[in-house]
Amino acid sequence: MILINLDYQDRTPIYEQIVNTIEKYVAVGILKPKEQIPSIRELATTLGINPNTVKKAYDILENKKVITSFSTKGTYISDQTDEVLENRKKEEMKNLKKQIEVLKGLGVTEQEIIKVIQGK
Amino acid sequence: MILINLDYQDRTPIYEQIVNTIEKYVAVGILKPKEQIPSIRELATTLGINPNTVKKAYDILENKKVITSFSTKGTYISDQTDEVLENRKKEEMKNLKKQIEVLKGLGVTEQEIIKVIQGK
DNA sequence: GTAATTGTACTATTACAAATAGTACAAAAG
DNA sequence: CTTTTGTACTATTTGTAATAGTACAATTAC
Repeated sequence: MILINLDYQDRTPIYEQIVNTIEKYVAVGILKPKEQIPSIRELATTLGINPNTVKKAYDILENKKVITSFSTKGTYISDQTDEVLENRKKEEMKNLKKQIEVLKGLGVTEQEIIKVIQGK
Repeated sequence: MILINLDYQDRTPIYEQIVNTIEKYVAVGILKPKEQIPSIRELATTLGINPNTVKKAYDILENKKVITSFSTKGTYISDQTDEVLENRKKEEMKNLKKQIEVLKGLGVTEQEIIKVIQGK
């Protein structure tokens, strides 16, 4: 059972929230290579949304090579997820750098930023 | 002359991009207290957008006390912008925290993140 | 064999927010 | 008197997300 929390307050589209969640689970290892994930219809029912929305999310994930779908068999996490992980990390590191530039531009010191990272 | 770059690829609404840009300029000091900024119609023309969109942005900025509008006189940066700067920092710190959560979710260690902050 | 489940592929429709278009008014400046 | 300012509406357009509904072929389960 996958746990996906949808936030309807968030501006991020539902299909994208699904993509992000599954990508994250793969990254962390909650979802492992070759593992089966819910069918389009099943996940749609679970989340109380339309199957087409799940389909859209799965299409994107398949395009990113995070998952692979076999007609009549179901949908599975890809064999090889390492590259996916790396690309994702690189993307998010870029975002971090941008955010740090913004903060430094506002006069925030490295010390303060590091405190946040250490959760203090 | 204010320089505002609109990114139509960005999912962020135009009116929000305007809000963010002006807030940032105030925070950094590019726009100073009591300084006049373009009229709604003028900025709309400059940016090639509808005046109503600028009006919406100005309404939000006025609500945040970043600017003050005087009918027939024009629109000005507020007298007191210190609070604005503080609020802005808090917002950006929140964004940083979010981004760090994302990275930790991807299995990135604090060490790696700190390296980025120190520009290594 | 038959029913159910799977991914896939459409079209049509609804819903919502952003953005535009247009008009109008009162007040102040030139 | 004309222009410019902020303000305040309504109506319309546009784009995208999401839903609704139907259909097909292949496979699985019984």
